[in-house]
Amino acid sequence: MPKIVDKTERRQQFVLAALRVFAEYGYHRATMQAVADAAGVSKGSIYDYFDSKEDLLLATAESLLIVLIEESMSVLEQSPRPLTERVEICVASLLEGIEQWNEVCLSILQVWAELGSDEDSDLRAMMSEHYRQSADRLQAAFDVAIEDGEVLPFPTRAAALSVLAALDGMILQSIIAPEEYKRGLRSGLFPRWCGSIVSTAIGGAMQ
Amino acid sequence: MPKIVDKTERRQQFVLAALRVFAEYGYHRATMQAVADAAGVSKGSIYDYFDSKEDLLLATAESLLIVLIEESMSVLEQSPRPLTERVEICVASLLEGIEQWNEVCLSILQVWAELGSDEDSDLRAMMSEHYRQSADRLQAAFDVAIEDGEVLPFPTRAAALSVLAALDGMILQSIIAPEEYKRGLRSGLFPRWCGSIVSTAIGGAMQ
Amino acid sequence: MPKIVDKTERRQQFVLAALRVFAEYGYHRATMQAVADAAGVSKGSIYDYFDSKEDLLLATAESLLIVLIEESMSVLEQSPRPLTERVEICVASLLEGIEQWNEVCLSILQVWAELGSDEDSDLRAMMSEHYRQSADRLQAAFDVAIEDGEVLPFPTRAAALSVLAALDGMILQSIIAPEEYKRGLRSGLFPRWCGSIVSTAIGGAMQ
Amino acid sequence: MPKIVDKTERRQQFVLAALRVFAEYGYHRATMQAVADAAGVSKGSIYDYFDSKEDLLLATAESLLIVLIEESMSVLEQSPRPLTERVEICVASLLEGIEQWNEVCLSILQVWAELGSDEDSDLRAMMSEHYRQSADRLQAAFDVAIEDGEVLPFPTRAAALSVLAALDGMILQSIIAPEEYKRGLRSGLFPRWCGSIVSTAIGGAMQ
DNA sequence: GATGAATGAGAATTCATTCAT
DNA sequence: CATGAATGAATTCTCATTCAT
Repeated sequence: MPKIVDKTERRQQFVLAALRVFAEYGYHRATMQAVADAAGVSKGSIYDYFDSKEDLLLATAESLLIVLIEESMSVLEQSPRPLTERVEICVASLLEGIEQWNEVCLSILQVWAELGSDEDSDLRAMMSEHYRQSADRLQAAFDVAIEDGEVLPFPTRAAALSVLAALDGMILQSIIAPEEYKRGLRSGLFPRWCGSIVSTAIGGAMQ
Repeated sequence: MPKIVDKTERRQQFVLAALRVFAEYGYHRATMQAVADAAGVSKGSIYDYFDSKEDLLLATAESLLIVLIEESMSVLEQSPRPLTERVEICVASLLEGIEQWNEVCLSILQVWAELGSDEDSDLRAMMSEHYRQSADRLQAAFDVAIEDGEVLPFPTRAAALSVLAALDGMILQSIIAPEEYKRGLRSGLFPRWCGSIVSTAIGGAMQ
Repeated sequence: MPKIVDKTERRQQFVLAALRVFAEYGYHRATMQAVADAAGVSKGSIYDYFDSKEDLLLATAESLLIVLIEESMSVLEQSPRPLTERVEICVASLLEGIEQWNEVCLSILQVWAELGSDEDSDLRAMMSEHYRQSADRLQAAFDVAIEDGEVLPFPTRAAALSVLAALDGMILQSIIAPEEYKRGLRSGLFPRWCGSIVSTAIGGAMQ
Repeated sequence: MPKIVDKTERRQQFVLAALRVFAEYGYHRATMQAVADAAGVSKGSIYDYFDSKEDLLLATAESLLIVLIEESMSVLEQSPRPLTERVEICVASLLEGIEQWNEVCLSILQVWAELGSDEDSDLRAMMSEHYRQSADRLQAAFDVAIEDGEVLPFPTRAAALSVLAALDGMILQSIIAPEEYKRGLRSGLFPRWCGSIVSTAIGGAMQ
């Protein structure tokens, strides 16, 4: 009997390798050989676990999102603080993630770029689903706070999407202008501003 | 007298073609042939005006930034309204630009993706310079308002970078989640929130 | 006592599987995996019984010829009818075989194609030997009839080879133009014509 | 302006090269590189004239059939001799073609092999059409002779298909058993036998 | 200046074969 | 004995770039 291999675990190994390689070279310049080298196996083996380079990107992208989003979102949902503070902490947590997972950010940019020129793909479907989920979770946190009477009503979806856009914008800035990004980071303004979305949105809703 | 062709004008033709093609297929999948077709000339001719595909991307990227940023920034600088309002108008102007120049947004994403995996290139230098300039102009508007006594002092660079990040985030959202983007857009929350950066930053600065 | 497996029998299982797979996909497009699947075993096991894919083809080819030729030839040799009639019956028997063993015909075509581009191989040796034997047996039937005074002398080798060619031609036609093949089949002309080789050959010999 | 190239002529050059290479190595073992080498150009150039390896095979196959069949058929149609003799001459002409165009025969076998495992392809459509045409022309020669009162009526389609099968069988024999083939050839029996299809078929029709 | 035929360096992918378990 | 994970050579096809006309 041959070596028993946990297919899922093995896939994860490749995803990790792909993450590094896609981050370093970009998706298109990255070769399957480079991924194989990074994973310490031969080219052919990748195809035992993924149908194609694109499939590998898909799997990688999914991992990426989880790494990057899960932590921040669970902070938002589980913290006992007031809403605004929780948003601030959530954002701060993502900023930490950016610091820590630079490769993930680089890779996620590659995935975004793929989405731009690909109308109907598994990749787009998956990314859309994740985007929707993130928006849902953020919105849910807002909705709950409203229901609990913690804050006045406001357009929660729009607020969620605004924050999401700003967060992705920070990921982007960390890549395309890392020096500026770090400068801005130190001021601590960004999380506070994200927290302020609540009062801004309420203010608008009351007019 | 030979046909006088304005080199610069001719380049612009190619840049326009490249813009469309890069937006449709993505930079890497776009072929020089496709760009030539879109420009209505032969492949070889492109090389009379650009050194390489990358050089074409560089030129395209530069055009992109100008189209997308110039309008909004000049609105910010030239409007006689109060600062917060001007920021709102500026942001609103960019959102209109996103609507109008979808191809530009798609192409700019391709440029961003290239930056991710390219440490030292002309592209990066150019993009950095433009990013810095945009931040400078935004910051200058803030600084002037402070100097004029219109608003209390606040960390203007950080504020500028926050808004810039949020703006790029919106460009991104318009591509990776266009449906959600449109939903959020209608609420009008986003420009207002961007305007609120001023008071948020001031609030933080006074503590 | 370990499980006793008849190596020969086991080989035959693989040959049967290979027959089906080669017929469906063609020799080159057929993968060892597909053969293994068809045989209900693992890829590796095939190599316990065959040295290589080519070796498997060799074994398959040999089986093929036996299936297809043996029946017809023994009809020719064992029937008590007059020579011409026996040839007709022999041919008719092969036509039935074609009907029945479509996969065999498809596979044999694959073997023929291999022979075309392979000067010195076991495959060619084996096929030559079988071709020679078939010609020998057909010729022997003719020679015996001449010796017995049943028919006048004629060039028996040439006659045998003509009939053999025509038979292979029918196998071919059944594959490359199955509709036409069936049309021609119904007329019953073909076996009769093959039978007529005897009188044609005698007629030529008497001039 | 670049070199003006006659696309059709250039294609023919590649077809000729492919013919040689397919004949020598077999379709599947032949590499595009080898074809390019044989044509004295680079790999990439082939793709300026053919979509794929399969497309090249298609073009090659079509050329093949024309070379091999056209001559024999026009002999059949244009000779002023009696029908049986004309059939004999036609067959003899093809046998000469086999001698002369050995590479064509080898390649045609490769095409036949492809047909075996490919239900619906351009290749099959093209081959079917050619097969039908050949049968039509042979049959037409028979029909005309009947109409002219030269011979009594007989099932002309079946006769045409029988002869066609036998001819292809000879092509096959020339490849898979070349020594035997040459032996049989010398006797001159084969063309005569093919000519005898007419009387055999008439004999059957009168019963 | 413009053209597009030709080039050839790659890259993704496949699959026969091996061999550790 | 059987298995199937791993290998890596081989192959098709692409496309940026060049250059003769």
